[in-house]
Amino acid sequence: MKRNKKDRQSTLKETIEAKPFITDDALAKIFDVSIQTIRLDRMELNIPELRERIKSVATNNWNETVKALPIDEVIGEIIDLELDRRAISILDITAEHVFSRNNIARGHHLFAQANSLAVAVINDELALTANASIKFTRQVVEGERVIAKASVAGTEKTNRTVVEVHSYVDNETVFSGVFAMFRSNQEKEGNES
Amino acid sequence: MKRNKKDRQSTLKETIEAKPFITDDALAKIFDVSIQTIRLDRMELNIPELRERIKSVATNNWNETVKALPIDEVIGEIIDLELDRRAISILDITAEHVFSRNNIARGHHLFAQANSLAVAVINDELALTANASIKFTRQVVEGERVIAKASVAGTEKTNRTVVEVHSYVDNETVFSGVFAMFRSNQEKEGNES
DNA sequence: TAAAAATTATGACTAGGTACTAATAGTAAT
DNA sequence: ATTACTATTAGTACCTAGTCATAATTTTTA
Repeated sequence: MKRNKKDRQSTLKETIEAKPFITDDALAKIFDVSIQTIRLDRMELNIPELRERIKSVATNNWNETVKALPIDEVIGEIIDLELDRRAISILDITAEHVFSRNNIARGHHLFAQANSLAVAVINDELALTANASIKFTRQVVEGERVIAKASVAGTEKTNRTVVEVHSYVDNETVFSGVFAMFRSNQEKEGNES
Repeated sequence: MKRNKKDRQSTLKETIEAKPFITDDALAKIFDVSIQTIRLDRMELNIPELRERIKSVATNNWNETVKALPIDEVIGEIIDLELDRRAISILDITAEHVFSRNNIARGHHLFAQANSLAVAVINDELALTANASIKFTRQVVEGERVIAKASVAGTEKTNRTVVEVHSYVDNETVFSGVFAMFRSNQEKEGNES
């Protein structure tokens, strides 16, 4: 089944991620295109050749000793902040954020970035996430820079503030979430210690 | 370091076992013999060529992780796991997990525990979170032990598996979430023409 | 319809081999 | 000394799964 380029490329990516031991030739047959098209696709998607993929699978598990990866302060860097209105942060995805097997960023890092941004945008000493509805729209891989933009959508009846966060890589949405934040004081009055 | 054949071959075997990513060329230089000698040696010792060695390292580890994620990629400690059915993990909240101001655990740690448990319970080589709906029902403070219980709720139309996770402190619910997990290994064939 | 994008084709080259043949060097036995 | 044998080295053709560059063709879009 011939599909368009974008469609094919995203499926291709998934196919290779799911089955990294497949050759270009086999892929060409699956997608019913020439082997050159597959290679162009790989080039555009920055997917290395078969042998490199095999090698990376092998080496990743080879250094199994160096894997602990704690999640201390994986919040990203806040580069813009207007309290109770909006905030922006950047998180560069590095090796410590991804699954060793496929280089895809683990969901909780994207969540952590968004969630901590939602906390930061609240002009209050005590802001906690009450609940959230989130969506991972596209996988993020090592080397990509995730830009999270939070905007305060409004306040619910109870002392909850709703914050919408959208995260992008190259203007493409990778994550979005709506966070209902619990806050102790309303608005900007509370500044006791 | 020229030695006799037997000596060289046993050392060769050890060398390759210790460092399977070495080429015949490099081995020839190490043992100060020709590349053909190395190849004869490999043949006699039934040692496959470099690429096959790499591949076998890769597939070995791949198979290890087919059934479940490596435990150290899970946030919290998994104490019970029945693939595609349920899983339980424990996370002790320490100083590194809390806001310094109020000792309340940061949301993303609870999320990370639940999310990685949802990934681990999936009986697939590649499981990713597609979206999630989560709720923080009670604050967790330093010193408390969070027990997360995941149960596979079922599979949606597309290759998504729904996992419900409830986290408790002393039988009190502190977090709950429904995770829609994307899984790769559904063998979607039939892409003809 | 012309321009742009996507695809396919082609050739030259590479790494890291296999498989095979042949030549050479050293040693041991007769 | 000749023969037999082992170990080593050399060289060729071929293989897979690619890269890189260029060009031609097809398809899509403005």
